[in-house]
Amino acid sequence: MQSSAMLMPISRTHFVRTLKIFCKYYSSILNKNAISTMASSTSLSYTSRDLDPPFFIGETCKSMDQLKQIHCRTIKIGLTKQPIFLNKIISFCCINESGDMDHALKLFNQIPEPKSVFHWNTMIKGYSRIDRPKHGISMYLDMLKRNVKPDNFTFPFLLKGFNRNVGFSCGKELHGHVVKFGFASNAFVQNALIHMYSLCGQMEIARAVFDISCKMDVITWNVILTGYNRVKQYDETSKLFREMEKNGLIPTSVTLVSLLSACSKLRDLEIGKRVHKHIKKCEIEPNLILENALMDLYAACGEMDVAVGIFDGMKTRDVISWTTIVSGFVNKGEIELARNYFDQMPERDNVSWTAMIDGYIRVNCFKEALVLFRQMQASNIRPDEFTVVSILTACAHLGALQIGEWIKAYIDRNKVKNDVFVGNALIDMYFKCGSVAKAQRVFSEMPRRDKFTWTAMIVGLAINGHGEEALGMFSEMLRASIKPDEITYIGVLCACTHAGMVDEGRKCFASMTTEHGVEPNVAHYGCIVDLLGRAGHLQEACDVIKNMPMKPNSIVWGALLGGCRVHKDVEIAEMAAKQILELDPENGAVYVLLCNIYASCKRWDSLHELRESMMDRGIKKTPGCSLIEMNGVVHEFVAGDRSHPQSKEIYLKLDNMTSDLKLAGYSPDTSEVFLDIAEEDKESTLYWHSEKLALAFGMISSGPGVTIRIVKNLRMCVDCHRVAKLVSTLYDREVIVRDRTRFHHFRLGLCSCKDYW
DNA sequence: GTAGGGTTAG
Repeated sequence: MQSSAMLMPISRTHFVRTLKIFCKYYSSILNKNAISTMASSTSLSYTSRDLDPPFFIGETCKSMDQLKQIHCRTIKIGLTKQPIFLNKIISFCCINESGDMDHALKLFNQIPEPKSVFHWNTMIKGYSRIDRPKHGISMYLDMLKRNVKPDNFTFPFLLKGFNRNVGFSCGKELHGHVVKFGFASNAFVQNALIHMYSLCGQMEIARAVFDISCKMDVITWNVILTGYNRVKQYDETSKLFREMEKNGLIPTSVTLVSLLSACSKLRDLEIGKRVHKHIKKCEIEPNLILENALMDLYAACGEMDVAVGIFDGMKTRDVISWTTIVSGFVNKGEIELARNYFDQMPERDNVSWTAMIDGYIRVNCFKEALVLFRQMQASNIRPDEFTVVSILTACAHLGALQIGEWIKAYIDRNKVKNDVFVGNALIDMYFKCGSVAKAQRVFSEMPRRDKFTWTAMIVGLAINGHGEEALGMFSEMLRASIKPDEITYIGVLCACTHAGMVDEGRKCFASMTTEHGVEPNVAHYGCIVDLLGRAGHLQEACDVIKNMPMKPNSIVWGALLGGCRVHKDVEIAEMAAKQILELDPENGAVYVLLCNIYASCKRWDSLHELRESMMDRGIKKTPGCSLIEMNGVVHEFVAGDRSHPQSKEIYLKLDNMTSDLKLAGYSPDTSEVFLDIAEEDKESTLYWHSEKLALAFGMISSGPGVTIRIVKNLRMCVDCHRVAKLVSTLYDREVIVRDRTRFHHFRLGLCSCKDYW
């Protein structure tokens, strides 16, 4: 035991009162002299503050330090010989929040055999408290070995510490012991069993235990309701609640919280409002958790006025109350209001930070999301699996591979729960940063895969130019008995499109209904029109549109227009553009595409007319914009941009590069420039394209041989594509450009898209 | 002498 001088002081009153309690209960074993000796022999410093009326060590002691001081004194006067005193100390170590289980075990081992089941139970409870279920189990086995029989307390203590890792097999075996020792009809034990099974995700077995229980206990119902909430079967929660009412049980506030939580997830405002009325009518004391749950219901259903009303009326608020309001506004896309509340929060935890980061992602403000993430780290709040999924999503959109890699390392280093969501987000991030091999590696290491995992692989491989492998993945997915859904088929059709596999695409489109019962929706028709159009089967694409069972939307017509651009078909293009503008008159991209087509077909009159009508209507081209990440910072360029601090060097580099390329035989491709200007000016327009600026910046900011990765918001133009190919061979640099629809991996003068995009 | 089961936010 440490010397008392090293320990935190306890008050004299505190110490004496603790001893007096013992005196009161065990006066026969203590003499008054011993007490006064103990009291006066203490050399500790005292404080004069009042303490709560103490009853036992467990309630008077505030910490292990205080406990050790008392223990130290009692050793001096020989009190520890009394088993009752030892029990108290062990109980404290096991039950108290600051209790020390190593210390408890040392004292436990000092108790002479045979130890009572009470002692064993206390130790088991302690191990559950500190989340060491395995220690609890070995305690229990040890107890059986010494022929001590468990009682009705043993199993609830033991089971409480169980989690998914200790597993379901162990829980099932223990269930056998429960039956064998005759506690199967004990309500406490039943509740603990239901809880354990639902923690392991075994709701069917949990339900079986529930069904044979006497169902007289509200808590049994509460356990099963939370179980269904945990596995996200919210409709079952709602159903069981109605059954509970039928059985005449009075819900507690815990029941109502569970029900409200389910209503919130189901967006069931009607039942939710009934609960709210019930709370008011029955004058149920609105505790903090219940108010938070009510607020969440209204926030989830978009009724922010009501949610804020509850928030304003709350006597006390915790971090959850604030976060609920923040995420309520996030859900409505009201990012500024969300941020306003976020900034006012008295404290923020990882959930609040993640909610706000997620808010920026939902409104496509990915850079803002990363900025907030840096602030979160600066505040020493640890990211968890939700946070990393959000940040990886932002990285995927921005093509920020370095930050993404950093997150991957963080996950491995800090043992962030690497669940299927995290795996899927990593796969998506790697693919959208053009890192095919790394995405495949994450996939191969995933212990569990869901249909999102497979879909991410199919789409990822497809956009990176590995169409055949993408279809291979699809077959593998079917072999693994994962049922494809409509999203999977979008991926499959997209794979066929990028690889130009027209026959495969037609077959897949036909088999989705016949073999997997997935009815094609308008998006699938968009894919098949894209597939046919790009491959030059424009008439067939038109026929598909004519015969589709629903009204084609602007995306379907847009796909046809895209095909017309590749194959320079002015007639069909004009028809498609007309259809789009009827559906979506403000669609600037359509004008631009049609301009491109007129320019490349040299239809100058039509081009001129279209340009005029664009100006009249005030329609502007979406400015091209390229992102490049350098040392964890994302740089953004728009065409003709001179705002970058290294702008001078960038343009100088671009000059040099262009000279080099011209020597190597490059001539600018101005065919798609539709501005009514002189030929030299067309060249300089091309020359300012944002991806060229980003490319030049990449060249001057990274060492030789380093891969340059660029993300572009629009489709790459023919000229930039040509330049990137030449750069990749002339300077021996791999260049990866992600455009609006796919990747271009430039290596040794060739592109992975095989010039098909 | 003594210890047991349930709840909210991303």
